[in-house]
Amino acid sequence: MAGKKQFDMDAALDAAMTQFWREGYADTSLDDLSRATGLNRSSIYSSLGGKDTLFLRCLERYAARYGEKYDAALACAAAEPVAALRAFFDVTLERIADPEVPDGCLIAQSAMAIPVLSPGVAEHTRKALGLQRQRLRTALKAGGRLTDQHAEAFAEHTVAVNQSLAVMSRAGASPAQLRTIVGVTVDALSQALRP
Amino acid sequence: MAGKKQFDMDAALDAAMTQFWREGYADTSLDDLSRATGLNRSSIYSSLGGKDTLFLRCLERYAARYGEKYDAALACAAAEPVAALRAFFDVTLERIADPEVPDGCLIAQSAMAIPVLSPGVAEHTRKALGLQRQRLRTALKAGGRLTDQHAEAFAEHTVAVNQSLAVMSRAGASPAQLRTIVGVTVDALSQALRP
DNA sequence: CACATCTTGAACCAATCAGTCCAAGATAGA
DNA sequence: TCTATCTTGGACTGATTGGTTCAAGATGTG
Repeated sequence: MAGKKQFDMDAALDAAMTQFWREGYADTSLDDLSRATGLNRSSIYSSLGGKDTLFLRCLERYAARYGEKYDAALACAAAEPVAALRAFFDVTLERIADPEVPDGCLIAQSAMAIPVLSPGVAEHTRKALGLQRQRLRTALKAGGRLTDQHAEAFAEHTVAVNQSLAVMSRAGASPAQLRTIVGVTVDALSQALRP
Repeated sequence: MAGKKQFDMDAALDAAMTQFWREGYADTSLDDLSRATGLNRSSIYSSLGGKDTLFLRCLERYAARYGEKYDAALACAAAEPVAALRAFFDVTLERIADPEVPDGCLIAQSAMAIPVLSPGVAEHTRKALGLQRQRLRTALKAGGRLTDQHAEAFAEHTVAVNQSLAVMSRAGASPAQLRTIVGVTVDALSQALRP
């Protein structure tokens, strides 16, 4: 089984990403990755890089895939800020509800592990959260119906609440409980937009 | 150096708790614990139990220590619900600001690791979050100024936001940013209490 | 058919993991 | 002072960690 590319790189990266996502960096061994991707240890090393490099790639993959969805959800923010915020949270809630994919969140998992992660991975994690904040900031300012200060505050708060869903889902919170959590934030924005 | 108790058990437990808190279960080795507590491996095993048992003890210690503070903060909830909620968050914010102690939160760290934790530890983590929820639920219902439904929702939301502070502090959020996050929640409660 | 190219599985490495054991030595009571 | 008791530190185990190397073999091209 050789001569040319033997495996589906995308599928392998997805499998590795899912493994890291479910068990975190520290609890994922090269054997786990080998089992998950179906690739040999040496194949992982030669075509995906070491554990650290592979993790970084998975982080990028994760941020790109869901970042796109978050952007799409916020597209209508200028016209319908409350609906946009709801859609934003729905991206996360649907991901958590998806049985094909672990609950929690790869970014949140990485953030919690920052003190023991390599500087490069730590920096990348911080940057991903910063991007999320920026996304929300520009979206909430777009309509011009919130003061800059309010928009900033809601952006900061929303990033945090979004991360909290990862923690709570890991602890077994039901979809209804998660919806309650974001509901308070959505209602608060709704209130803030009243004349 | 033997014959009777040779070391300060409380100090050792504190040191172990701090180590788990900073680096998590997976990234903490017995050598780390030995170094942190100043105790030998065999002493840890014989007087603190194995790694799993010790972690459980640290979890209980953590929950007890800060649970007390959360209770105290919520004591005035019936009379001053908004002040109580602010005080509740202040417990967490002060803990994070305390340089003597790691940022993040041992419960949040454990929750994120639930899929790879022993069933006993996982259950204990879930129970700790449930207790926190119960604390907030009864406190918010105490004044009778919120509907039961509102109180439940705010309790759920507050537990989550409180956990989010652990994630965000790990990612390098400033005290000001953390205060912004909880500010939105406090304001929302304030709004909900208006006639 | 034959060659060059690439992947693969397995073996190997030093380091580290959690856990166990025991002789050495310090203490307390007699 | 003598002895029973208990803690201690170090040595040790077998398993696993991330990382590396390499011969065997499958493939596409000539």
